[in-house]
Amino acid sequence: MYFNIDPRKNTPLYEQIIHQVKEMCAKGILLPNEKLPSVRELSSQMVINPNTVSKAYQELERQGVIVTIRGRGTFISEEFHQTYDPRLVEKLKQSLKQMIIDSHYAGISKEELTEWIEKVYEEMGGNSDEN
Amino acid sequence: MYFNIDPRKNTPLYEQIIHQVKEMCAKGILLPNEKLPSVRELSSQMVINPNTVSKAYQELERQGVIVTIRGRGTFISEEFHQTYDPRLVEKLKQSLKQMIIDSHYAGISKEELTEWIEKVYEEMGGNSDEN
DNA sequence: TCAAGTGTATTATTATGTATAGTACACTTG
DNA sequence: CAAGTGTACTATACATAATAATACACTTGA
Repeated sequence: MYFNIDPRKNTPLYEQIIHQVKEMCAKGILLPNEKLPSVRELSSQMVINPNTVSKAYQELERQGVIVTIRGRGTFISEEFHQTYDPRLVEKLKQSLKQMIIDSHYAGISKEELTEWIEKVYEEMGGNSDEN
Repeated sequence: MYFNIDPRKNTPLYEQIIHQVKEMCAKGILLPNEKLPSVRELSSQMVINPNTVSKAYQELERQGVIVTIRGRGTFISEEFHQTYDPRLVEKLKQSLKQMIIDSHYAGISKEELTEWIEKVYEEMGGNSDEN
């Protein structure tokens, strides 16, 4: 279980945890029903506050990525859980648009961007419904 | 000059202004040497603090998108200004990866995502160096 | 010349989100 | 029953965002 968080980044620690868990699930590094480190264990590993880890886990459970069982621990959900939220979709569209524009200003061509996307999907493999 | 900002969004107001200006430039809605609303004018239009607009303009100038002239006003830069910053590129890659994963969890297929991207580039037209 | 309109700088204040600290509770396992 | 789970709660510290109120330097045009 290799988490890599950076307090210097502008993105909050709890969001970094959320992102990494979802990424590892999407890539098949974390498998369904697999146990995650406990709140206290992960917090001491990362040298951050347990409350921060707890906040991340609670949001991950809200999104259906993980399942927590009192007294036992937290586990990756048995099945991949998609959420069709129109507002979320709209947010994603906006983020994508902004990212393309920023890339444009950074001198990144459409072709380069497309390559990046291909690589990400390759890393995710065919894991469309295996977690 | 139609700006559309939303105080309820989690993204800061000054960032929303930055995004919109860059988007309008990329789409050719704002043209080189075109004058932007003054700090006081835009702030009263948006019913926000002049300092917030000023902050956005200063960042836009730092990025080379606009040029400000004391006593005259702020204008869109004469030439399109790309900045090759390796750190920025890395940030964009990370953002893209995260956005793809979030899209995956939102039930958006690779094909849909590709369509979105195509649309954004269509809206930007062939404006690779016309601002 | 001078009033009005530019961007800019400064200081203070408020609100919000993030993270930490410490404690306590309910539950499960061995 | 002890140890390990997640959870809840209050308090505190800190950084950022936004506002408020002034003041300054500059340009333009009447």
